[in-house]
Amino acid sequence: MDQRQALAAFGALSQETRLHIIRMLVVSGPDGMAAGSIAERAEVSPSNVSFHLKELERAGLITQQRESRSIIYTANYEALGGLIRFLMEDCCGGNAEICAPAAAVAACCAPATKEELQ
Amino acid sequence: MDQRQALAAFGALSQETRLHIIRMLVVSGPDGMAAGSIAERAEVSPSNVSFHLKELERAGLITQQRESRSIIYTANYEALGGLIRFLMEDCCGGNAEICAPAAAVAACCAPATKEELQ
DNA sequence: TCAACGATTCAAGGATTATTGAAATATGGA
DNA sequence: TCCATATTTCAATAATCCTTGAATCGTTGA
Repeated sequence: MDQRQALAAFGALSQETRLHIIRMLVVSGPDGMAAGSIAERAEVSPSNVSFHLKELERAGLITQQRESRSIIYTANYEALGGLIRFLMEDCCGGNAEICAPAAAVAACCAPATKEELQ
Repeated sequence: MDQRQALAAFGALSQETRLHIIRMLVVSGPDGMAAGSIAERAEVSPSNVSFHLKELERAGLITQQRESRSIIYTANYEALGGLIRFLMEDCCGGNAEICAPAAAVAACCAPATKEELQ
């Protein structure tokens, strides 16, 4: 994730509807969600959700794939992880004071990485 | 850090000049930098830097404090850490797949938090 | 008090982004 | 083929954001 991508990602996440969409897609995992379901649960019009989905895709945070009549959108976990990493490393310079709370979260949710601490 | 603050912070970081300013302020630490120095190093006009500094302050990412004729801006480490935490917890749901790369960074830059893993 | 310095505020403009509803596209089934 | 479904695209409008330069404000030292 370079600065260009990070700027786009921050812009994409700075809008309420889009942040809501990302959260839903993260929760729904690899199965993703159809555009219509997203629109329904986010309570926005089809054309409006399409606009925001395009924006999220342009930022690399989600991907799409047609499944019969529906278009399924899926969160790009790699990009989201990359953004967190960008924020910690490139933006905050790996500063311990800033990263500490993140490390605490990481300890809780990603036990697999404990090995990397040896 | 609640969603309202996170949205503002994402918006603040989605602009090249502002991202540049944050990086400089993180590096300069508690000493911070005067508005004039920031403008000079970011190569933008005084009024323009003032506009962006106000935006960053509104988002809670920096604080200001007058020092004689200068106004010194300082990065708010707590807010930056809070944003990373928001991204990991609230937005990404603590999903291990997403948080893994962050945990790897945390392992390198914040050894003090190792204790929290016991 | 006055001039100079460091910075902000303001108004105007240009540029980008968001919302809306109508029209167009693609797919699947009768 | 024709219709219904799922979604996108388009054009128009509204809203927000960025940039610029001139004017203003607060501080310091002569």
